[in-house]
Amino acid sequence: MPEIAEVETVRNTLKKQILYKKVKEVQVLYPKMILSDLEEFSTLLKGNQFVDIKRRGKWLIFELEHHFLLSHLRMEGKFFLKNSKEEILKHEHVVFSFLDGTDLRYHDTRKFGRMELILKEELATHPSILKQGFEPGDEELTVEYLLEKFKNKNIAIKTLLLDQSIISGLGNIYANEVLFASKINPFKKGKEITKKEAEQIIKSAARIIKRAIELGGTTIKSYTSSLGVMGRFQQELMVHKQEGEPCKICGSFIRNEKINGRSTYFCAICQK
DNA sequence: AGTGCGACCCGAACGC
DNA sequence: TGCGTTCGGGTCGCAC
Repeated sequence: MPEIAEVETVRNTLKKQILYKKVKEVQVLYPKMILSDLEEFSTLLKGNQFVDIKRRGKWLIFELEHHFLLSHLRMEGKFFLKNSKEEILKHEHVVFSFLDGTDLRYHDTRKFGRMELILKEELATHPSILKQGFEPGDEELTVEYLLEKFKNKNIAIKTLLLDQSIISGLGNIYANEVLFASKINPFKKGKEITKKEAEQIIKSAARIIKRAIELGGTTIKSYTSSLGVMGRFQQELMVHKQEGEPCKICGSFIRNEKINGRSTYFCAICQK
């Protein structure tokens, strides 16, 4: 599942691969993936070029001359650079062919990812972009901000960490890791989170995301960066997918319980 | 307003 | 060459 660190890795990789290449042709093999008008999508991209790639939370923002192409990878979306001659695979749903004989191909086994082409001035008011909260490492992500967001919340802190309008970019992997590092029980309600705990969340999230980006993200079954390189943060996971393994701090078994339908990995001893 | 949950997808894992 | 069922997971939209 690409989260902020994985999306950042994809962004960095693609920036080295596709900037300033002229788009010759666009093929959309699964139309539902494109939220914009399909005809317009292809027409506007043809002859255009990507001049930069930005990111907001888990959203990739490809910059064109007068437009932005928004792309959300959801769970299994990946971009690959290939030779145009290679046969198009079953799960390659959008193909951008460049004049130089290469393709940027969007691959998504579960077809959950979405793309949308918007005018540059529409970015600031785009609902999905607009709702994003501050990111781990942002100066504005303060204790006061978090406590205000957690105030009166009767839902589990784990669920709140997945809320993109509070902290932008965390998914299941890093939400689990941040709570372990912060020694907070994932079932604890938002309104019960103390100042000290909010401080821990801020520090842990910044440190973990920074480290994960350095290591190229985490590779969980479905995810490889566009180069196909394995994210090495996998080796530093403390609780995520570690069910039944001994806690690296206290040795008791890591548990997996559902919170709001999502697998939640934690150490019941370390996370009181 | 806050909260919960089904839908969207389909390969993998599971049950028999 | 086993086959049918369940599961998972980010986000949205809807129900309450």
